[in-house]
Amino acid sequence: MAKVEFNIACTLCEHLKDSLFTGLNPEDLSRINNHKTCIQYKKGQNIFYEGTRPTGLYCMNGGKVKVYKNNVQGKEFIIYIAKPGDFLGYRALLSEEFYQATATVLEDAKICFIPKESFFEVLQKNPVFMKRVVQAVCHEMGIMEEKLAELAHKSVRERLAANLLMLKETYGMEGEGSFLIDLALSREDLASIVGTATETVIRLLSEFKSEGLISFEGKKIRVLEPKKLAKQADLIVA
Amino acid sequence: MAKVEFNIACTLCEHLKDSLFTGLNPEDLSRINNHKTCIQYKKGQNIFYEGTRPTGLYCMNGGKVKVYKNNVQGKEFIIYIAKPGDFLGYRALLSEEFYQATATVLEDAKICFIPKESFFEVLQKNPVFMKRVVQAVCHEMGIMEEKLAELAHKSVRERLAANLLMLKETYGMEGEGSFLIDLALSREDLASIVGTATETVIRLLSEFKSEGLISFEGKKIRVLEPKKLAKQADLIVA
DNA sequence: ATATTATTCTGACAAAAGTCATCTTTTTCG
DNA sequence: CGAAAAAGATGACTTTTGTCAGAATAATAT
Repeated sequence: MAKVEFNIACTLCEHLKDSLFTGLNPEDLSRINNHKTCIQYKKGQNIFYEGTRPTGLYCMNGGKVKVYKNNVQGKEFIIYIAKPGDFLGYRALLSEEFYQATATVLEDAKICFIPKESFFEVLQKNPVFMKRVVQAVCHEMGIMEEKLAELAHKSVRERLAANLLMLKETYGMEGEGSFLIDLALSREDLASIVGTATETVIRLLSEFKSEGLISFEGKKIRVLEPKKLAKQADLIVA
Repeated sequence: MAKVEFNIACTLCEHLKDSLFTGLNPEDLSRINNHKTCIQYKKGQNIFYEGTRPTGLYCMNGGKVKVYKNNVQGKEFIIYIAKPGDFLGYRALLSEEFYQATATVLEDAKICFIPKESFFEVLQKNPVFMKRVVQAVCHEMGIMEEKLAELAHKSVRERLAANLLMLKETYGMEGEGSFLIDLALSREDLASIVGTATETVIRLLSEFKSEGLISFEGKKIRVLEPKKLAKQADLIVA
């Protein structure tokens, strides 16, 4: 598959305000802008692979990407779903290690690649930016700690409910008092987010549906009762 | 319980070489040193609590501390066990959030407290130090990602084996071709590390013991067959 | 449009792990 | 030291969840 390039100035990027580059001074932003390469990816294409060495940073301009690990039995665990404005692959870049995860396009994406050197240059010249990056990384880490504890002690039902609510927070589009999760996720992907088997997700989703908590809209899920779903996520109904 | 202070110059700290402060220039190190407060804690005492605001950084000079989250049902999940040389509570400090976990002393500890201001001053003045901190945080994050995937798809038996090996790497003392895990962990704590019930840990440990993989030495565990344990953990044996 | 493939769904069953109860052994502390 | 509390151990039982097999539906490609 040939790589399709596109170009958009960072200053004109509609997702600049959502990204860590926001507030960067014009000089630094133009340094990033002048060295970046922007590529359009189709669903199913890979951005980077576990075990390879990062050579730069990816910045999402459009689409959705899943970042996941594969275990020995080939089972996927999705660590993160990136949306426009998000950085991709910064963890391994900053720790100077190999990628520990693979990134694959879920919905056709536009992604800009910023070479390591340019990114590090701005990072080192600009303490305010550096601080913002550190803050973001540490925030992410807090989310991971939360997920760890959740995975350790919550049932699959609770985790599914919690994850649907998280997806609603990030990808939810409000309408008629409910929220459509604007993400074309397969049941398999959802299982890889929750950390369970596909069949279990299917069964629980239809339970939630028959309980009136969610509904299906094509491949997407609509959250009808966030509060009731939250109750499912927090409590063990004994 | 009265707080017992102690004092030791950072330059003379035997764990300096293991800590992120290693290689710091004398000026910066003395800034840290001049503002720190060092306290001795007894087993069971708390260093900080989930939900409170960090006011500085803790640097371990002796002992062992568990960092954990409590869930709704009161079940603990241990995120990290800190040893001399480790920083404690830097995540929340750097992300400027509340603590998301509680820190409790496992083995009598000596811990130095560095006020937020002093730490941030050195961090901002010293880009090399900043880079080292970022690198460490991102490395930690990689470990968490690993743990997440493990928790999601491995059995309790595999996770227990993997965690025993990890503890062996960090706290193992070699002798007679085997490794004593130098950590007085209760079965309950071990269960909180693995993310399972205490009874399950007890049963699996005695299985491992009868299979000749480990032995008990007082409250401590000796790893007799790391390679066989690695096979149990479904890890690639190097 | 139709064949092919992938995804979703359902049922039956087995295995893993949690819970509860009880007992024994250690540890702690007055 | 000895009583009380905590930790460790074991058995019986239940619940949850994973696995396998097969059918129905949807998506994709030729």
